[in-house]
Amino acid sequence: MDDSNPPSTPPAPDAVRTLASIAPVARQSVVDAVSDRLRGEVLSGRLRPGTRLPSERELSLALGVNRLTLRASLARLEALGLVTTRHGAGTVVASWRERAGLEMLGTLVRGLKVAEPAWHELVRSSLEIRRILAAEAVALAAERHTDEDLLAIGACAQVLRDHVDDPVAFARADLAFMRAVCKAARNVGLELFLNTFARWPDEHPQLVAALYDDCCVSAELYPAVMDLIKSRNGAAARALTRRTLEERDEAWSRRHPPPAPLGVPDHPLAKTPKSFRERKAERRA
Amino acid sequence: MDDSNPPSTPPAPDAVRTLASIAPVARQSVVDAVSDRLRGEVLSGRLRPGTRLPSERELSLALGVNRLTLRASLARLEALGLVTTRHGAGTVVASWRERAGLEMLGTLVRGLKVAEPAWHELVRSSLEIRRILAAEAVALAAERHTDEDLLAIGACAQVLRDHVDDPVAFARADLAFMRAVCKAARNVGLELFLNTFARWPDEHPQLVAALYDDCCVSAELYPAVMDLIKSRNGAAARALTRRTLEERDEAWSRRHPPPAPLGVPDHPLAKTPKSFRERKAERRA
DNA sequence: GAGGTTAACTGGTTCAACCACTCCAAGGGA
DNA sequence: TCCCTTGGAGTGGTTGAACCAGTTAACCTC
Repeated sequence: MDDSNPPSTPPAPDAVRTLASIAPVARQSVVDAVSDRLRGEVLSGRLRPGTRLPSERELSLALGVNRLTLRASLARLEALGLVTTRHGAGTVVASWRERAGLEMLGTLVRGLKVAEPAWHELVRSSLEIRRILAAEAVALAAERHTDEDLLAIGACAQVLRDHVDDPVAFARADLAFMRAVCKAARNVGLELFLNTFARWPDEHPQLVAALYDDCCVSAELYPAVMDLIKSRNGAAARALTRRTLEERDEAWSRRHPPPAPLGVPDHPLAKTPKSFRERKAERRA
Repeated sequence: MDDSNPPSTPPAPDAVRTLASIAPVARQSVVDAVSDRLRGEVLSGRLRPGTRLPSERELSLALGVNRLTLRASLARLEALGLVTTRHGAGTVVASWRERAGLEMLGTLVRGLKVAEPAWHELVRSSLEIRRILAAEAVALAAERHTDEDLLAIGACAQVLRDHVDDPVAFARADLAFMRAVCKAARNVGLELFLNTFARWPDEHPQLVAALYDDCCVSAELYPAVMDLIKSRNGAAARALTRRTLEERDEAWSRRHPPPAPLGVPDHPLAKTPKSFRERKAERRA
């Protein structure tokens, strides 16, 4: 997994505004490094579900970090549903397909190389999920929105036009638009559902840039969506939104054609970043 | 928030199978206790978004735990999207509506009292989300399933008939059925989506018992769902599944009528039918 | 062999100390 | 006066060692 980690740090201070697109250097805490490493081992399949990890004392020694630091990493992995820990018994690798949440989808995509077959498979899944969320949110919003909701949605649509040149910025605006729609849908679950994607521009900018590469075209869809909401016809809004987005996603697939279909036995997630503190670990040994 | 925490410990050893529904006593680690406490403060609104928490040193002193223990709790809350921490700057309460994931839905429901207006609101959201997931999974499964998928789905449907007397056990079987459908749908995102609900029987048994109180009736729906999948007509499967589940959920709402809408603070004759396993739930508490 | 005991694991918690980062106000320069 | 540098105080991050608590399995007794 190539972890060219996104900043996730606060925006740059205003002093350096002169240089247009300067980004803060990616810093990674020890806990981040260890949990990224272990996460990669699990998601790549090198650590199979059911495998018992070495004891915390052993593993921390092998990784060259303090046991408490390792514990923090393992706690993070457990929160993601990648391992399960039992007092006195040990830590075992869980089956992420059966335990992890939707937020793992972005992480999975990032772990793959662009244009690999598995990458297309996962991106297709992501597009389908996004489509489902959008269609349902628009349908429920059509049935339940108030005039205030329409104003909020309209304001978000206005912002969208200012970002047709930058896919990541457009993605943020699109997500803000969707948030307004979800609020109009009067369903907390939909908002929480959306939150999973709302983190993507920060955490997976490359993926978002690929997904929103047609922003100048799809920007024209939003007025139509607003009309659907105004119509107060939930079923029609659902059907039309679905069909429109299906067309958009098919166009995306045509722009990003999958590589040679089969033959290559190759399996996902080739490489680990590895070697953060390995020198330190070796020094001890 | 009343945290009558579910066990979440491994299933009871087979030695005690004689006593039918014995459950392991609920044990809670210090980290669990602290994070549950803080989570309640955030979700209840007593700690508002933007509020800066006291420093770790102060807070750990106030709570009577070690700073490292508190740190583990805060890390858990950060993974849930309830707080954000910045090195050197402090920890502030985040807006869970804009940060938390779908897994927070169950926690939110559990934090409310049954039959409260807000409780009905959240359960309605949960039912809608479940409906969306089911309709899409069935539709995609209809388009993409193989013969092996049908066998697996049929096996799960068989198991469902054995649990029409216990809502929680029925819920587990229903989720296993849905997992088989999601696998047939060839969409990893749907599986991850489902995982959010798959944890509910363990983490929120009371909520699950309420949602699946009609299991003996809805058990009859599964053969129809299988026929829809076999039809290989995705659009029709989606529409029919949606309509069927809408009817089921409306029946649920009739069985669990919301309390007096407004004006009347509370009046005695409201009374909900309910009370299946409440004795069991009370015994645990 | 069945049952209970014990010892060697495992993870959970605490302590004290130090490192790294952020913030802001006091100070010095223009 | 204004700007900017520069501390220092306070924040979270990491470490080491020690001990508590739960699990497991080998072992011993009967």
